[in-house]
Amino acid sequence: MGRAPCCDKARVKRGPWSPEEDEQLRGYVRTHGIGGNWIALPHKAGLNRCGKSCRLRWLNYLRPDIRHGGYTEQEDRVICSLYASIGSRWSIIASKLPGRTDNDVKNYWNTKLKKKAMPMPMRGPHYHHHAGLGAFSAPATPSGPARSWSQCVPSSLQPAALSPAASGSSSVDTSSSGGDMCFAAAGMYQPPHPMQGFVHVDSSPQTVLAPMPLDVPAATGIWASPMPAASDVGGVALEDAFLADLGAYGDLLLGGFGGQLLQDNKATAAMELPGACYFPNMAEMWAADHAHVHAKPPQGLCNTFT
DNA sequence: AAGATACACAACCGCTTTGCC
DNA sequence: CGGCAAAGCGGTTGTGTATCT
Repeated sequence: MGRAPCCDKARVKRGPWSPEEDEQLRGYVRTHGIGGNWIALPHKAGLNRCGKSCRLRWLNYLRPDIRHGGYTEQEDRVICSLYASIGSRWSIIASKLPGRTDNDVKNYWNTKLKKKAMPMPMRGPHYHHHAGLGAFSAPATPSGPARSWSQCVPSSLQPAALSPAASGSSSVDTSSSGGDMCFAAAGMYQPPHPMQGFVHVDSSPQTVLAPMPLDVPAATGIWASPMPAASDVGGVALEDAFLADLGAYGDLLLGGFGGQLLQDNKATAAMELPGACYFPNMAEMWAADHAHVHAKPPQGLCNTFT
């Protein structure tokens, strides 16, 4: 069983990159470009490395526009807010932070921000219905003292997003060791599909799903909106409308967290009803859930993210 | 001063998605 | 339309460094 390796591990060098290798890769990409084939690149560049390794090294470290460290408060908020709304979709989160890579953001979250976010108190009326970051809870790793959703949060607050598919082999399994989190609310949960807009009203097997009274799905506008011109805020170019949307949604989720963003950015934007969805194949996911839940999907669902 | 422990980050692994034939 | 290869992605591990005892 198992997947064939992408390269001959016995022949290619592994481990940390030397400055010489970095320069070799950088030089090759500078003169020839990536060429659309990472597998062939190391051979062409004279590198004794796996193509995958070259790609990762370039994307996460050697690219000229990469920034390392020095995260601003605003970037922290963006990460926290997005993590709260979409979970560990690091590539998406990183795409909202110019110069940051998914790996970098992920590491930053796991090593610093997560701890920083944990003690955040719950505040604001929204938390009664949609707890935010303050609802971070103890690790729920399979190896550790596992804490289920129901252990972390009253059943009345548990989102229905944990569909059979999502709670099974899906990568959005909140009990994964990497997640290390107990998402104690709909907004905190990594939503695999638009069902995040619903909350359990009962934990019985015949669970009834009640639409959230607030326009939580409006957060989809964050992603659905065309990318506006970037503004430079605190040295970090972030899109005005994006921040506005994030601010509005972040406020909902984080009890004012996003509001600070708004203050920072002085940007305003009306919350939009979802004209599209965040995630790929959401229509299918919705359809899958629709079999279990007798509720109509939001209008305008698409099945692509961008 | 030395060993143990914690932390940060680079890199790897393997699954999923995408594009091409 | 199915199969395959490559790219993308998120979780996990490995390693170097800092701090503590």
